[in-house]
Amino acid sequence: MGRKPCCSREDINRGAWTAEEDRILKAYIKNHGEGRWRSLPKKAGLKRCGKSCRLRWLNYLRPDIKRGNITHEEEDLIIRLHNLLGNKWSLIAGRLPGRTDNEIKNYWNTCLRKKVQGQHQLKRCQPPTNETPLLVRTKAIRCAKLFITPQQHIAQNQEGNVAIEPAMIGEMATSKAPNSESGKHSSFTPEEDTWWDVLVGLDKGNVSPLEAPDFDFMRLCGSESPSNYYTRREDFKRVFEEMSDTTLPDFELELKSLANFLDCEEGWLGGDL
DNA sequence: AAGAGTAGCAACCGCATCTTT
DNA sequence: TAAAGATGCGGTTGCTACTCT
Repeated sequence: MGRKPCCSREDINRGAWTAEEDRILKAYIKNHGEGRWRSLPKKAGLKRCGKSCRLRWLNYLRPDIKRGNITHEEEDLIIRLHNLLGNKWSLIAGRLPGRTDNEIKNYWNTCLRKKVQGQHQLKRCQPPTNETPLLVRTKAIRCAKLFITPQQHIAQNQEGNVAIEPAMIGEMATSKAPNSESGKHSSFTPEEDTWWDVLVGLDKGNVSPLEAPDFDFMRLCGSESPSNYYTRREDFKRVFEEMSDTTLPDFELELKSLANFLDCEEGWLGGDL
């Protein structure tokens, strides 16, 4: 549905922000918090549109913005995450604390794209045959955990059922719109399985949460159906249960885990970037 | 010294999605 | 349930500083 652009007024400032405008915006947000961007400029006394204020805050004024050059480790991670996620700058930025999606997008467009161009595309291939199912699943768990922030982690209710948000496993849940009766796939068939159905099943508590991380791994491998990888669930459950005994690792550690994980997977998840 | 070309980055814009009424 | 409003995202633009000739 269409709507008028929010910045159509003639009497608003455009272009670079002045130090005074920054000061006013920072002071207002400090007192009133983020949000309500559309009404913020008027209340704060700024001749800017709400979108401009939001962008300025998120990309520049936020106190947790990390200044300085992108480190080699960050660059490496950006490349790998971009290979996994594509131009999902906000998702990539979410894995780089203190960095904004705009900054990463700019960095990619100016520096990294050329670097990566001409090199091999991400290979979507099967795990090597010398991998035991147990090892494959252990890696899958590590990978899936990375995409589940501590805040999003599985929350169990009193009955032991699991509430799971689609965002918990990246964006894979949105790869297919919900168009089926929820929870009908407590067992999977190659013809019927979809990521959405699987997640709906999880949401309804019809599928064990222990299975969830496996699905992200399967997505990364380009699998059309979870069933193809779903033959050794007992092994997988056991490994996941063991790992679940420990608390979620530090966020930075998770990032390094992904990097190490992908480093180990030369030729599998597209290690030759 | 000056003009052209280029790189880097902040900011804008349009659209999609989510939320509210 | 539909419409309107609010927010978020990704592509693009345009300004500035720097380098080259």
